[in-house]
Amino acid sequence: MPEGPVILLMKEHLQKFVGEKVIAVSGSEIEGSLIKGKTLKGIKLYGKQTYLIFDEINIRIHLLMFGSYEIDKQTKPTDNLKLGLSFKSGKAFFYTCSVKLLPNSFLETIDWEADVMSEVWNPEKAKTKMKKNPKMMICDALMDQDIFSGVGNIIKNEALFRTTIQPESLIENIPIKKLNDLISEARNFSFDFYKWKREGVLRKKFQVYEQKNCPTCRKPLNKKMTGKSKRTSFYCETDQKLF
DNA sequence: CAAATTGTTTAGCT
DNA sequence: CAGCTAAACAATTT
Repeated sequence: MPEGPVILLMKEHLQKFVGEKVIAVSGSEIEGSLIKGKTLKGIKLYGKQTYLIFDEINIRIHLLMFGSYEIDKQTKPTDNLKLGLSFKSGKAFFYTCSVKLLPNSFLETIDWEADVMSEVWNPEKAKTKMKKNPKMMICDALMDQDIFSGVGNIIKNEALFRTTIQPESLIENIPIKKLNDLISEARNFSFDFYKWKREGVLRKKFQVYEQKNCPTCRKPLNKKMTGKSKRTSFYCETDQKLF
């Protein structure tokens, strides 16, 4: 269940291990000897990616579509375990995910301002990137991890509904005010998602994603594969305008 | 229970 | 070679 907000929650769950030494490493994805005995210096996020920072190197984890994690207790099958880290105060388990060791110099190549949930998120930069792709559909722009890092299909659908924009609208046709609203809502909804996920009420809060009727006009919602990425969009023909 | 899915990379084509 | 698309991969839910 890994859009940006879930990754932020994961980071908080992992925070207690910062400052501790890795006692043991399991999983065959990385060379454990390079990590064993090293101290976890910090955790950085970039969209859906998590970087566990050590001296010189870091472990990048991406949960992809079906990945998950557990803290302290392993209840899931070891078959799916890609990485396990033991610390003094507990353990971290990562399942069905992408795991890669990278040099810390790699972190300097990341555009941190593209992360919608980051404190350095730069909405103006996102706008500039979108304007460079005037023929792009807005549904594809939202899913573009170089523009809206951390946004996934749920956030895409809900942010478009909140701003009453039809997913197949072309960037060049969307009024600038609408575009500004959308950029704001991509971040706002991400934080609502985060709060609701933590409270365990996320699914109840969806207005269009996996829903049958428009909350505004009560008419049936459209469900359609949209854009180049062909990801499912849920939207209301009446209340969302095609620009 | 078949089908769908909160995602990304890569092979292979034009 | 750039640009695009289809395929591959995965586990859980409906």
